[in-house]
Amino acid sequence: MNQTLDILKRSGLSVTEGRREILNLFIQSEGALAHADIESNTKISFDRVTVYRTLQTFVENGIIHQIPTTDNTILYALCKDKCGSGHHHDEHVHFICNDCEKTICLDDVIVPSVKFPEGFHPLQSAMVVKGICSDCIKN
Amino acid sequence: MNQTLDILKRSGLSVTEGRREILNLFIQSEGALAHADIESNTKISFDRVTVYRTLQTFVENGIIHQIPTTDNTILYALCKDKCGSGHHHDEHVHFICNDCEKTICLDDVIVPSVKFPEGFHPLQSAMVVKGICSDCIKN
DNA sequence: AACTATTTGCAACAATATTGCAAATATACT
DNA sequence: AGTATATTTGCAATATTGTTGCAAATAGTT
Ligand SMILES: [Mn+2]
Ligand SMILES: [Mn+2]
Ligand SMILES: [Zn+2]
Ligand SMILES: [Zn+2]
Repeated sequence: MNQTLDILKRSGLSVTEGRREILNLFIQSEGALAHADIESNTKISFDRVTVYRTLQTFVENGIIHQIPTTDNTILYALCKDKCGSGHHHDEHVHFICNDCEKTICLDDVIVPSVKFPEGFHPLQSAMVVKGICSDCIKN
Repeated sequence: MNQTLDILKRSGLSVTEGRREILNLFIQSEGALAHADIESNTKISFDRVTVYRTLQTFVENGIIHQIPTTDNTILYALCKDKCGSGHHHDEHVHFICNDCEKTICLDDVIVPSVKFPEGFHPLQSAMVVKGICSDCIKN
């Protein structure tokens, strides 16, 4: 049984063409994807609404996670850890390359914990770093 | 000379009613502001377009900085350090309260540096933490 | 194969963002 | 203070992005 099917079944989601293709896109893709990337990169064209709903479903089921940006988009990337419904625990650093514009999950770079002032109770942390990625530094 | 005027002049920006009022809003406001907050909280109502352009100008001149989010909004907050044109250096942690929904600049909590894999050259880091803020923890 | 629960596409709508251009305003200069 | 010049603003038109209800289509179940 292939990976795509595997992931969908494990989450108890019914297997549809849209979910299969979108999930595949994430599996094959190196970097994170925005809604717009998905719309333009799927062979079969799905309705925009389906893409929105599929992404939402995947996030809710711990299949993909969101990456915050400062440009009115949300990026999504495959969860590699064993995230479940509502339980995301991929607190890794995300790297945005200024050159190739790719956003990469640095799965092995854990977001460090910091000391907060009295009274602040942190629950989830996100860290996004901009710079030059390892591919682009060569050129 | 008041603070608002001071900031605008120091950046070499011409002083207009829109810029004065929007900058004032930032100075008075506790937390970060989204575009929508600005539209609804300014007494005199400016065109949406003016708000967009004003925010952009302020960011470019190091008057305000952006805070990434995962909900298709960009938050903006006053720069407290001496940022200039294109040179932002407010690498502090941002705290989003799940309760009161405010986003607070923790100016004294510096984003820690992390060790990146070979070839990755970080330039700017952002860290956003969700949780319960010091005001809300009391209730 | 038939039944049921879920998902999809469509349509309509709402919200958000971008651009060109002429009118209004701010600053610089005399 | 008055005029010239540079900058900013509002408007209109357009584009992009996101949401909702509902009927048709499809997937899982028996
Ligand atoms: Mn990631
Ligand atoms: Mn800040
Ligand atoms: Zn790169
Ligand atoms: Zn709070």
